[in-house]
Amino acid sequence: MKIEDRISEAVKAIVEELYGQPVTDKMVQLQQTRAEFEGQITLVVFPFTKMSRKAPDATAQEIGERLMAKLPEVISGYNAVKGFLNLSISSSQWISLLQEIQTNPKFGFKPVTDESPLVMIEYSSPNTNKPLHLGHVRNNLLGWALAQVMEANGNRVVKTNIVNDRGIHICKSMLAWLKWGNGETPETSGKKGDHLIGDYYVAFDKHYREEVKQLVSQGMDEEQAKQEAPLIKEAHEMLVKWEQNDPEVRNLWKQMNEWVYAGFDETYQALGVGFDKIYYESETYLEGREKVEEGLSKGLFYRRPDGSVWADLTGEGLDEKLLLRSDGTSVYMTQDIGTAKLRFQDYPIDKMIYVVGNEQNYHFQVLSILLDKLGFKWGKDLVHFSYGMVELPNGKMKSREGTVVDADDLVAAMIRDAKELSADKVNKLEGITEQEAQEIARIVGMGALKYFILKVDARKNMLFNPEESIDFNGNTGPFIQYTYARIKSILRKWNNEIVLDEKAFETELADKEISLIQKLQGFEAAVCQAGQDYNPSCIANYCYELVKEYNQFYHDFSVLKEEDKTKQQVRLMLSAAVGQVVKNGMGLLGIKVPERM
RNA sequence: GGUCUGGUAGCUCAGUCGGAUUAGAGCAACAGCCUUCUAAGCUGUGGGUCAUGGGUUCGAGCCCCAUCCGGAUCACCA
Repeated sequence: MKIEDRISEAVKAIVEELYGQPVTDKMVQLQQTRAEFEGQITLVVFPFTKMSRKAPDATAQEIGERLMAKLPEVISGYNAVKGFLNLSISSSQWISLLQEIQTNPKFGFKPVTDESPLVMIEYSSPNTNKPLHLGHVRNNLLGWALAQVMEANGNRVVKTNIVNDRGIHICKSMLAWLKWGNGETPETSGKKGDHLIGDYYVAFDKHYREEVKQLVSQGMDEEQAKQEAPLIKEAHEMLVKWEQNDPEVRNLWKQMNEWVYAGFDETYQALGVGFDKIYYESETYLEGREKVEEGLSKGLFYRRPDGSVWADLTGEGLDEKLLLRSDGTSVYMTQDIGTAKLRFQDYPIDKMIYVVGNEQNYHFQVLSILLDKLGFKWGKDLVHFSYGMVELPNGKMKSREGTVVDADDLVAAMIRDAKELSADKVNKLEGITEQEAQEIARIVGMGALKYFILKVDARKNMLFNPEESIDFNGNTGPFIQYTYARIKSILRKWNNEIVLDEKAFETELADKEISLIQKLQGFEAAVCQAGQDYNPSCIANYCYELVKEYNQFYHDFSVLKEEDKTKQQVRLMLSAAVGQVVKNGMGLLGIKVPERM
């Protein structure tokens, strides 16, 4: 049982006994004691002063006295300052805690069993007409990290992806490829499949705008020109053919999508993310239509004279929402309903989490209500993990203005920078093969990118400066990785000399060491909070704080001398424990830690 | 305009359930520290009206109300 839990329990009993009033968990507030006071754990007694009808100081004294009598093996002393009761904890308690952290490789994680709640997490959700960009990178990293965090909190997790593989945007790429492609393939062009298709999407847009411009110069209204341009008409015709299962169009569509998927897979692999189940919109969009018709027959929705189907959400304080167009085709919302139906058939989902940008907050508010109305038990409390936009120094990313940061380019640049940086420190990497050096550069470069994105609160918009933002110094992934590599280096040298001598330990445990042990213990709380708030960033910040604190007395380490043996033992054990926790924490973020760098 | 969301150092960001005379990191600037298990590190200096004004209480960056400023959204687009 944890030290804090034992104290908390004892405090409850004591206060109830002293003042004869019930005490809730919330009233027992324990925190780490400030450095300037004696003790390690502090009880805030203000919540009890009302029932004690005494001054905060006196109340604290009273509780401290009883607490010490009740838990003599845990508490070795106490002092009261104003409304704060500072408790000194016996060294033996800290030592057993340290041992537990060090020997338990799953420290901080809750076990997952067959009875654990089933959580499905949807993330990534790319369109198949262009390669992934920085915004997708944030989505993918958050989605993956969130999946790890949920699992660490004792949930069964299914990671899923809904691929938007149909629609007018795909037809645009297909058409452009037919017109100007000359049969180009990823093999003949040497381009990644997703980039190849993306280039044709851009080509379409370019020609299309020229056409519109020409029509406008001939005196046509711009809105009309956008609809009348021959290219867009042709693309629409293609979409109709696709829906009619025209074999030629379908074959081309399949071929191009395969190229794109191969490209995506490369990017996903580089980012270190993956999925347990992938859904394709081409397979789900018809399901949604059925579900809407079903809702219509139950009177949940209504049909307008023009044939379109709507949901009236004015009762929920929202607007009316279109579900089927007047021509009977699906909209975005319909497809999400269809996907939900298939997912529910495939898995007994207890909780559904959608990792989607905050621009779609309204969409998910509506989706939640609709799914609930349609009888999905997890619909009402589905979670929209809503993350902020990534902004660039000169504004937002706009594909038309060419201010998009491409995911593959970014990854390559990060790895290259890491490689260059480590080349400057070539003396450290003696005896390392070129292959190993490349692997380290990959781990460090990706660590920098991942940490930079994940340390920011997911809900907030964040600024990304490609030239300056990603640093390898300061509060960064590489800083944490570097500390881990150093710990490993120490352990490689001294590991076989770790022995346990509890008596000797007690004499060497100073406030600094105890503070670090408490910090280590805080990992459990950080994991728990990350799961509750759906917020991986608190784990990143926890790792940084831990490493920062560790580094401060890493520098006191000196070569092992005979008379310092005990001191070294304590520090070796601390180092091992810090390394273990850092590895676990970074693992939750999808960041690898290198044995050396 | 309605709804949602954010505003903390020059810049990028932390800040746990509301807790302790002094609100923290990093970057940028300046001054130190490598004969030693990794200096991608450590130490120090300067830098703040926590957007503004009220309120709640033993106590507010955090909770409530109002105002100002930014962002998102309110499509027979996805």
